[in-house]
Amino acid sequence: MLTPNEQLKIIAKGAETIVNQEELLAKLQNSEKENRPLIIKLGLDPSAPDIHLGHAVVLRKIKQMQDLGHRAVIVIGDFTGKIGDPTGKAKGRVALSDEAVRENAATYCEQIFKVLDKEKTTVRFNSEWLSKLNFEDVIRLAATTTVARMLERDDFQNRYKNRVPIGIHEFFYPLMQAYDSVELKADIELGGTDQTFNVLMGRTLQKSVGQQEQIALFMPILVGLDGTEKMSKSLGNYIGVSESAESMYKKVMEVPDDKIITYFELATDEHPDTVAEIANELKNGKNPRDVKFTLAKIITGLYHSNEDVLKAIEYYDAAFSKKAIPDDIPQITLKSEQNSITDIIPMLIEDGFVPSKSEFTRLVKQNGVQLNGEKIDLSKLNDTLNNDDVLKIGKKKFIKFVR
RNA sequence: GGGAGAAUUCCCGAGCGGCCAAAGGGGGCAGACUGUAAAUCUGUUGCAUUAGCUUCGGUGGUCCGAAUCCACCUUCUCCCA
Repeated sequence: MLTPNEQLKIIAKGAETIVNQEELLAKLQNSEKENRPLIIKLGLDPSAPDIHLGHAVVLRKIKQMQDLGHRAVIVIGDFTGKIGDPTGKAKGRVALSDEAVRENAATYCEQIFKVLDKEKTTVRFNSEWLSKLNFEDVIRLAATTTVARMLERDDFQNRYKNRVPIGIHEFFYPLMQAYDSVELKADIELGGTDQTFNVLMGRTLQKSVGQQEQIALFMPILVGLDGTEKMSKSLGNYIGVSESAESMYKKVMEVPDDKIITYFELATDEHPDTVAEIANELKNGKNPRDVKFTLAKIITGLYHSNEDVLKAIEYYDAAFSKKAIPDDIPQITLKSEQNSITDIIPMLIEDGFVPSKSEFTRLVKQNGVQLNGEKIDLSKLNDTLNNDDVLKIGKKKFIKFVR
């Protein structure tokens, strides 16, 4: 087992903030002395069913700590989720039934354990204890803080200033999350920087009931493939942990050059010293593309077998580096009355290759459609299609025709 | 409880009753370029493309004609108590 100082180094890798380092070191020393693993808490909202590398940042960090011998407790926020957060666009979110929550949680866990060590993880639902509180308990809970303190939170402050409504119940979110920490006697709570307020509230509450305060460990928000916005499903700039090796590898290659090291820090388990070395090589003029090849291989390897990674690399080389036509493209069997491209347009629309006929025409006009590697114009649309003809629509869509 | 305002195409956001399928920006898509990208430049971005057709919260109405005017409804927001 590593010394507390060595552990600290690994835990601190990529972390945005730790509140605070000395306390953490003390906890690690205690843990070693008493031979007692630390309890690492992570709260998850059951409404986001698809886990991507952005979510995985905290999960990876927990995994790293599990490898150091500590224990993770995942809190599924079923109670919190049932109330429904009015922020954002999803208005009037339907309260999930108990069954739906369990179901979601199951698929959730499946994905979580692509990263975490199952043996060293406990999954809990916070309704277990939150649903038992009565109104008096709730008032007491509320009495531990003030409106002014609530409004310190950036999110609330901005909304208040901009006159965006804040529901009273939203004030309870941090409190409920804090209560989870008390219930679990958490030693460390992980979270993205957006969780700063909530996690710190856990410290406050633990202190007020005489518990040792948890360490707050904040991981930066992983920037998405566009290099500016945070990784999120709705922005489409994400890499899902359940994606195929091919897709994952390709997407990692789309990471902007100046975010390569960030990804090494947040999306891999590489040792801090290794990352520093790579950063140094980049600085000394190593081709970022080659570094990214390494990155893509490592990240893909975290979620897929060696064999699949090798296949993905081959696929990538063929399809993108050499711009060849990939060999596993969808095939469409032509019916006898379908002779030309014009004839199959309705089918292309139906199968989602192109949203409308207008769009298709537009693409042709813009030289975005190729038949067997040659650009076609509107006059070619009525030419006869042959067996094995390959149509390329836009950059990414290929279709092979079979008679 | 009382009063005021808002709702526009994927998003934000313009829009004297005719010249509005609707400015501008963002995003998307395509082309050029490239080290995969990014950045940049160009084009494009309701459907059909000859006319034409369906859009501007909903339902009715005024008018030769409505995103633009009127009525009611729905939803959202703000202010006062």
